[in-house]
Amino acid sequence: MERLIAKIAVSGATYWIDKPYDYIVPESMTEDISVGMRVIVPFSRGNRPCEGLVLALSKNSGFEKLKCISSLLDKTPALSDELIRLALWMRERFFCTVYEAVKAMLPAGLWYDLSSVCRIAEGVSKDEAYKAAGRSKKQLAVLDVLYANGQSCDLRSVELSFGEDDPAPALRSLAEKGVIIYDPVGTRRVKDKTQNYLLLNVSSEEAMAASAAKRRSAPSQAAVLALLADFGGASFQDVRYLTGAAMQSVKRLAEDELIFIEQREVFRRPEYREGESLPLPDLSPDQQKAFEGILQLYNKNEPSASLLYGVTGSGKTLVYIRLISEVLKSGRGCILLVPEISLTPQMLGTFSSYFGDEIALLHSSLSVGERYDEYKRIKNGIARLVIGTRSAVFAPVENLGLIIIDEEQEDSYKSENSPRYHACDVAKFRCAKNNAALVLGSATPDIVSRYKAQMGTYNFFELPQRFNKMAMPEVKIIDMKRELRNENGGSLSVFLQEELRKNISLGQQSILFLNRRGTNKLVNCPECGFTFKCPKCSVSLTYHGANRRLMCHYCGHSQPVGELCPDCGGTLRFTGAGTQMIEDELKSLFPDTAIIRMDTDTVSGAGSHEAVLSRFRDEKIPIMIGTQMVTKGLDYPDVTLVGVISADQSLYSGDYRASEKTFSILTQVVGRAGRGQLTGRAVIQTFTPQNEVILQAAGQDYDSFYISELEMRRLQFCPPFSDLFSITATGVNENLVLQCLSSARGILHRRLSGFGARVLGPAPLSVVKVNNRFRYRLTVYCKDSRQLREEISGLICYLNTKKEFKGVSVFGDINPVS
DNA sequence: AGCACGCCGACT
DNA sequence: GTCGGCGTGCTC
Repeated sequence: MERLIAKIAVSGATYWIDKPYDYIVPESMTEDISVGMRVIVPFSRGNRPCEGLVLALSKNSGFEKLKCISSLLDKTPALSDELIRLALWMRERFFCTVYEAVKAMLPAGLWYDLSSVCRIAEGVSKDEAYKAAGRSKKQLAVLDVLYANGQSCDLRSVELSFGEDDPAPALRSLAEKGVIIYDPVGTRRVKDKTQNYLLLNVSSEEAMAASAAKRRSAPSQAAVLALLADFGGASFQDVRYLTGAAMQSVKRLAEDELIFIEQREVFRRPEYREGESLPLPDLSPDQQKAFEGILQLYNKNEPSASLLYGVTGSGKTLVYIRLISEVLKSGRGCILLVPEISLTPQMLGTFSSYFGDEIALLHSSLSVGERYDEYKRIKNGIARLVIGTRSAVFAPVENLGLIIIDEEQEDSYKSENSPRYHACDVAKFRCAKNNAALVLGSATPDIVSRYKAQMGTYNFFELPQRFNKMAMPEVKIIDMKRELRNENGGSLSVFLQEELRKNISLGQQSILFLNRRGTNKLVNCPECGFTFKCPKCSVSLTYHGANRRLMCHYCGHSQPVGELCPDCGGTLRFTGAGTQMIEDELKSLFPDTAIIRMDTDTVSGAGSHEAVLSRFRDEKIPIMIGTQMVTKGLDYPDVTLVGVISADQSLYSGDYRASEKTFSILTQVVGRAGRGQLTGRAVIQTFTPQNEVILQAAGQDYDSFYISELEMRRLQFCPPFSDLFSITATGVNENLVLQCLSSARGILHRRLSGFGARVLGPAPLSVVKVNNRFRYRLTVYCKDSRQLREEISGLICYLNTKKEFKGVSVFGDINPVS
């Protein structure tokens, strides 16, 4: 009994039943199937079609009754052995299912939409079919739809034709009687793009001769031939562009066997400014030292991790460029990760001028097609340098030699939904498997990374000086409490106003930074205090000018809004975004000065971010005001003044990383001032001028911030002295959610007694209700270990399956952000 | 989580 | 018979 068994990770499996499932490989597939391919399998009692990934092939199974694989989705493996192992590891590490990990690794263009086509079974006549349906109205209706569509129809259309009614029972009983058959099908969202490529079928001389002969009778054909005689081959698109020839002329030439037409795969490339190609940059002594140190580690051909600490403006990028160049030269591939916000065309231009077509870009603002094609260029080995955001860490780079994570302290490297991975952890795994070097770059390293460097887990390299020895900006801290006492109730202190005035008259540029994330407009009633709350979530609705509606960011709820308060009839007040309010203040102070605003209001959609920045630069607009976006990727020499409207860190309260985030962002903002010839100035406004973090950031003093913050972490038993695990429960029934977590707490206390763990909570999430579901979480403070993760995993599975807590779903996370 | 299964009562 | 509703239990 020789049968081939496939071990398969199934998409339909939830976390607590996720394991390799055994399926029989049908005879017809044994030749084609291999590990890493995706398949469709029937899953669960209903045999509903599910995607699966072949993890292994084997001759035996511990199970008796096995189902068969329905069909193969891939012709070649979608994932390499390395990435399959990574997916398995991710399940264990990030409390996700293997298939969730698989999905995160593949570009959306490679995902399949599963559906079923049902058809009348072979050899069943119309009469027999209707006879079998008997008097059941639904079954008859199903048959009507099928025969109306030529005996087969996709399931969705059947459902659609049933309207409110559910055709499932009728379909099931017809299938049971053998009248109809389901075929699962997978359809890809994006197709491979090809174009017609024209090639000469004769020698150039013959083509020229034929061209001359046709000059009178068929000028288009003659032009095409002449063109091809010159170039040998060209795409139809180019040919049409250059000669104006239509497809008809081309087809005629093909019929005459003068040329032949080939389908060639083409890649949809994202557009970015191509820099002219440049020789490799020279390095400063510090940069050279870091470069050589990391290169030496790389050359050992064993896994290594390095922290590259370089103050803002110290030129980490140049070190990256030299490293990448060396790694590519040695025949291996690289991945460069950047935070979501900093992938500007400007930066891409820099890299493309050194590496040109070797670059593949993976970024969320690419179209699905572009992303998919960049992915293919990586997989084919055409592109060996991947530049991208978080998920680019999964790029199928062959013979990976180097992963660089720029601004490694950024939160955007941690995924907020399942799989809740951190790009850094994934990068470490991949480097270990590939004997590759990992480089974490930062001007304000994560405390944990810096600590690892101190303890020798990471190698440490430092770029202590700004490039070209630019001076650090002069920083002035303004006490906003005093401003209030002096009856200045506005957002701008007298000092900052003066500095702005100075800059305007000198013709220099200024940036104002508002440290706030929500930049949304709110609506309230000034008379009765009424505010609009989302009916399903515990948040206020925000006003969107584009559609003149109130919207909820969490659940998508939207409703129209009038001029008057629905409660008391008073006139509603539309409070502008924070940046807009400051813009208004500035306008009244400097009525003749142009101001540009950068926030979610003014930058939406691809390219607009860059458009705002280039307007600021090219038109030399005196003042720019913005949120976090202004802190990244700005390198404009004429900016000499930076103002922080409010540096207070209460914005991140409740998070043990509040200080770290505040320090990092302030340091970056201050570092933006004076990157040209002129010395910069920075003004930091705060209600807590004695705050140590603000003082340290003002002084660009990372080292003392690190020392004091590390001490704080030690006292609070926070990373790096422990790890945090969250167990989050959500459900419509608030009480049940809380009961579930207090039960969880009891279990943790019992099971983790030997671990030295502390358990906090249940505590509500910052937005406690979303989509009518209440959300609470426990936080476990404990050093990470395999056993601990197993305990937590076991608990999550237990809680999700316990009948008592039906309707509550529970998930886990390791070192969550906020 | 889905989703079938089994059991019930109600309807034509 | 057929259909809808609800509680239970399994997923190779």
